[in-house]
Amino acid sequence: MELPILKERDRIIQAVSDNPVIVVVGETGSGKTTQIPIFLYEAGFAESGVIGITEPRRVAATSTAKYVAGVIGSTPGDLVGYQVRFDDETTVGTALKFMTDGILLREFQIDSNLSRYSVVLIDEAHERSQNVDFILGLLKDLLKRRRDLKVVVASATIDEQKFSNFFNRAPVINVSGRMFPVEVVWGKEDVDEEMIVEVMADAIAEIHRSEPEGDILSFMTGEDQIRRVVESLERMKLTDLVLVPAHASLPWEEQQKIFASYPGKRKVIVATNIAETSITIDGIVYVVDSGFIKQMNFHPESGIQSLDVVLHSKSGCEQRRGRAGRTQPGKCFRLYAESDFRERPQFTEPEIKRISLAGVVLAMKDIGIDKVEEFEFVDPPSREAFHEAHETLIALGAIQRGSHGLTDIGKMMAGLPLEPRIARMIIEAEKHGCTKDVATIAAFLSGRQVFARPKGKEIQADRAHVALKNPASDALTFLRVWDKYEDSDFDNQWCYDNFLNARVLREVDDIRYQLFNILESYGFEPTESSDTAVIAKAVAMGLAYSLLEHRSRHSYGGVLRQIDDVFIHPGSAIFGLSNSRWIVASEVVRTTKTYARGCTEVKPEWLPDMAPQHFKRGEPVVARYLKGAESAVISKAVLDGYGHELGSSEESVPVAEAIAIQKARVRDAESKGLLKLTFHNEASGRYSFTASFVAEAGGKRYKASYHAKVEEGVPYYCKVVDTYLGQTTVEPVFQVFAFNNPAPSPGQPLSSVEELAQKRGASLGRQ
DNA sequence: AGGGTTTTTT
Repeated sequence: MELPILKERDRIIQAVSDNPVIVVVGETGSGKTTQIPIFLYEAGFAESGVIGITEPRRVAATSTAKYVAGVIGSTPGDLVGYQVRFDDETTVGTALKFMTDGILLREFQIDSNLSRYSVVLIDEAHERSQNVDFILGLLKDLLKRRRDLKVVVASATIDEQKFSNFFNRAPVINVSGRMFPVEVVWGKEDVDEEMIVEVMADAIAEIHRSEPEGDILSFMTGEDQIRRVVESLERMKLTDLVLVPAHASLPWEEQQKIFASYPGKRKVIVATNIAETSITIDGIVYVVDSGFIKQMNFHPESGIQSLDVVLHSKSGCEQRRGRAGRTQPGKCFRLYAESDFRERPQFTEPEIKRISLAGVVLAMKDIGIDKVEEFEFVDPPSREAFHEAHETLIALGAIQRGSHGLTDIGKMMAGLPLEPRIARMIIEAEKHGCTKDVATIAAFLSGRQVFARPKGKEIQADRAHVALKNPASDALTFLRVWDKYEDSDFDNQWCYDNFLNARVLREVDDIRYQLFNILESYGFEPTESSDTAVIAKAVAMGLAYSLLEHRSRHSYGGVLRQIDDVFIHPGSAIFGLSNSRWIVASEVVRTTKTYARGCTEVKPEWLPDMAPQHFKRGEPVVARYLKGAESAVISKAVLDGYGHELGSSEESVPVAEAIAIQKARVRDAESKGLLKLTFHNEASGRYSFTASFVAEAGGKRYKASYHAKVEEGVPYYCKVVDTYLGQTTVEPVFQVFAFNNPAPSPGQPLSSVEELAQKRGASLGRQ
């Protein structure tokens, strides 16, 4: 059977020649992904530049590139190339470039005119990923500057009119697919979330008993529901049935079972939405749709995310239905009533409206778009979302309040393929000599879940994990896991024995090296620190906006944002172990409760740097000095908004500096009329085991307060707390140190990250 | 106190 799209060849070429933008609509199987690039190449569109094709997933980009290379008679990397993260198979001669949409976004950051390209094709635009929506907005803006650029938006038959209208009523070309009919069977009544597991299991059993052969694909919301459906079906002891769960956190071997064929048996795949878009399973004849989906949402007012079970949209349910009928006519059993379906929203809310915009706004500003609220999106995010993005970027120091452009820190952050908060940690790490450590942590934080807890082996897994966990920090835990992984010589068996996901660790390795390379281009030295507190502080600086303070029992609340009743996630290394008053979290996600994940304890002395509007450092005071030493220890109190002391930080300074600090304090004490007193110990009459410290000055006698700690023969500045029956009680305020070794060398200024930022800014000069 | 849909990035 000839691909239906071949009949449309001339129309498509003509439309692209005549219009800046066209929308091509066709179901999977229409061949649009592979054929349109070939048409455009054959029609000569590669003569004036590269034809770029974006895909939402790496496998799609690489496999279509390989297929098209074969058709054209090229090898991948030559005329037809592809680029995905960690894998660039393109050359100067590449005319057709397949890539993930993330790569095209990065190219916008390097050259906002996309000058190399003559045509850009955005595939799977209907998925409405964050990247696609951002790219479509950028392309609309770019078309004002580049009249010669051609844009093709390829989508399933979902919201083609929306795309067409967005690009000034661009022509829409429909390409029929090669779908077989899929009959819909409606449920009798609506089923709630509680009952859906039993209803699903019963429906699958019934199909198995009464329908002709053919595999079944069932859509549920998550791992737990999938497990319960599988268990329920196992209890029914049906014959000739193979049950295969399908979700992302499954180990690789388990995932392979999804694609295996089981001759003589009926395969039943119970899946999350992974089977709706990411993986395609051949030979599905029956789809059973619960009608529910788990969806991540973002709440800009609080900065928390929520993972919600919601009714799936009409277009999403249609997508599920389409998973049957790819090889023969199929049936789709919907476990909800037709009347319920009609009331559902037409489309799933695009991702750009359900995430923090901080990363998108950072990228926009890096590209040179200052008035971000005026940027044209297909579906514009809310004002609150833009406000949250701004506040987050201000808190991170990427932009300054009241100004449009990026700071030097912001420019460096934009160059790192990380979320803004995670990128900020690395900039902080540069100041404290731990870039390698924090880049490693960043790689873990930006990857998937490393700690595996296979079902039935939870206890063994937890036991293995305990040995790796740092009770104060998930970030430091990651560092420990990395060290041990290196010690094992990157051994898969070691990962398996310790219940760690080896694929994730290999990806962490790749991300690490990518980050190291970028940092090298910034002129950052690769540094490591043995001081875990320094590393943890860099992490905390990036996450400062999500600072949480202990409120009651196990719950925490936001300091800088309105968040209440946050609990440490049971999977966190600090769960059940921390009694820290402050913590930071890499994520706050509401599921059954609001959970903080990726937690690190915060020391009070970090607070003034993390949230200067809420916490201050007191004046420095001399805390300790050893006679003859070249340096002294000074301490600064950490104060909250009411001036209450929350803790203190200490640092070592040259004696000359300590002398200056003490002199200033003495001047202040004298101006306030404090008394300078030297005490001696006097055993008190009847109770010889208690001691009291007394001092005489100006013919008067003073007694140190009962709890005061004083040393004999050392002068203290004191304040009067009580006078009773002629006896004056005083409270020592500070000790006066006798410095006998004025040091000659003044303090050395610390290396400044701003200097390095300027260096990078200079070498970044945009063309 | 007790547990997360999915994808992607110079």
